[in-house]
Amino acid sequence: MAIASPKTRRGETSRAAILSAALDLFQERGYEATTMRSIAERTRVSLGSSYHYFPSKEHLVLEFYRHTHELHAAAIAPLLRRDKDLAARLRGTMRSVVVTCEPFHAVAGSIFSTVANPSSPLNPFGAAAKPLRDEVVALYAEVVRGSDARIPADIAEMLPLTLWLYQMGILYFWIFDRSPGRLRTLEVIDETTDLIVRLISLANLPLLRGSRKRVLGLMKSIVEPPS
Amino acid sequence: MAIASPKTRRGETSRAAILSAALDLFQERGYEATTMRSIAERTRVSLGSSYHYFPSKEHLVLEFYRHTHELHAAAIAPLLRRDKDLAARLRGTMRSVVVTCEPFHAVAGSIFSTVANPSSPLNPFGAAAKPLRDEVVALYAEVVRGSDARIPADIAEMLPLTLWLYQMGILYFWIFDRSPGRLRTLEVIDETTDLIVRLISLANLPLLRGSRKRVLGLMKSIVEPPS
DNA sequence: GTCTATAACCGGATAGAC
DNA sequence: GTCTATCCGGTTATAGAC
Repeated sequence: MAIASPKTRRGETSRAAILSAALDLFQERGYEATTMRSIAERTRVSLGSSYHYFPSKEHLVLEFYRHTHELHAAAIAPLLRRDKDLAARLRGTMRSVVVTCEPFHAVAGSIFSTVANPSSPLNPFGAAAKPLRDEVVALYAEVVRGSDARIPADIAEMLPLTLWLYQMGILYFWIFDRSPGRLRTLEVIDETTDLIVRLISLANLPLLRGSRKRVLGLMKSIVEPPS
Repeated sequence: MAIASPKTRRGETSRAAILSAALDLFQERGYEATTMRSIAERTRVSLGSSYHYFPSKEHLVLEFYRHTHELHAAAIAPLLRRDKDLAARLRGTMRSVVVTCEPFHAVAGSIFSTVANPSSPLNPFGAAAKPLRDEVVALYAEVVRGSDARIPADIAEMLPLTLWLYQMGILYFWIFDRSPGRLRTLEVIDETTDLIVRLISLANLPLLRGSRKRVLGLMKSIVEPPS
């Protein structure tokens, strides 16, 4: 099920070569147009050998996903050190997501749908994706934690996971975005990050207390299944 | 691109037979396990003939979609005539969605992901799905319109589309739901429909006016692209 | 012009020898 | 760990039947 880790030096090399060829080809031709045969050919390895390292084409996508996550984390590190304003941190982080992913815009659609399949081992909500999911959620935890915003504990608890989900929503919007420079997505990001920060500050209103408790309770029950 | 409509009596019959076999097999074996060859075989038609009526396996899914929508619309008709309370109408409608779709729970996952692909002709946000999407949105417009709730015009305008989106969210949750009798989904429906109605009534608070205007403006700009 | 059928093609995946 | 040969299923080309 999981991706095999090579046991020998030679295996290490082959695995890296296959992965690198795959990432290149995904960008050059898109996901569907990249055949396992073409990946093997460029790596100068047989088709069967590719399957020794990656049990399916989908598993190459998971690595692809990790690749962009690492680019993203590196890109926003300076911002997270520098800026303490929550709205600015959130806006900068989200803008950086779409900038980082821009080279893969054409591929993103098919990858998204591949990954959306609940029976896919790569489904973001599933077990196989947990390590990476945890990393991304941790990144959003850092976005929140490093800010000077005073956030009620019950909200702070659910916020990172919520922002991870929000990021997926933005990415789905971005996939459809045909505007020049992906300007519409950037506008939506500016507007929604502002609204999120505003909503957090409003959540302390006495009139909203009840709904807030219910929303957070619901989220918690979803994240931690009673079973 | 679009599904060919048969020109002759005989074609009519073949098309209906293929569709019916496909719907049966999807339920019996799931989407992936149902091969185009098995559909053709059960219909006692050649593989090539199936492709005369349905340009791809995905196009059979669109019909599947329409089928469940019609079941759903019929199921909630009495409720919509009888009950005027918005929360009750919404709750009843959503509960009925998952009840109607229950026989297809096992298939739903792969269908969802097929359809989530932005480059799929069947993507719910795309052009090919527009007729069906409009029907579903109209159904939610009726849920709202037939209620005795007094809803500000700007909210009422965006509400049907929002509820359609909300329905998709609930269905995605339902796909993952392994609880007996799909009880957790029903709980989430009860809780969220209540919250939605509450949120609508809160939206008139002076303190929320600003955010409400911004949220609705954002939604509108997304639905009606400036291009 | 409308339907049906047969025979391929293509690409993801697997079996099993070395 | 690497290979070749093969399977399997969605899709297409194309020729004939009504």
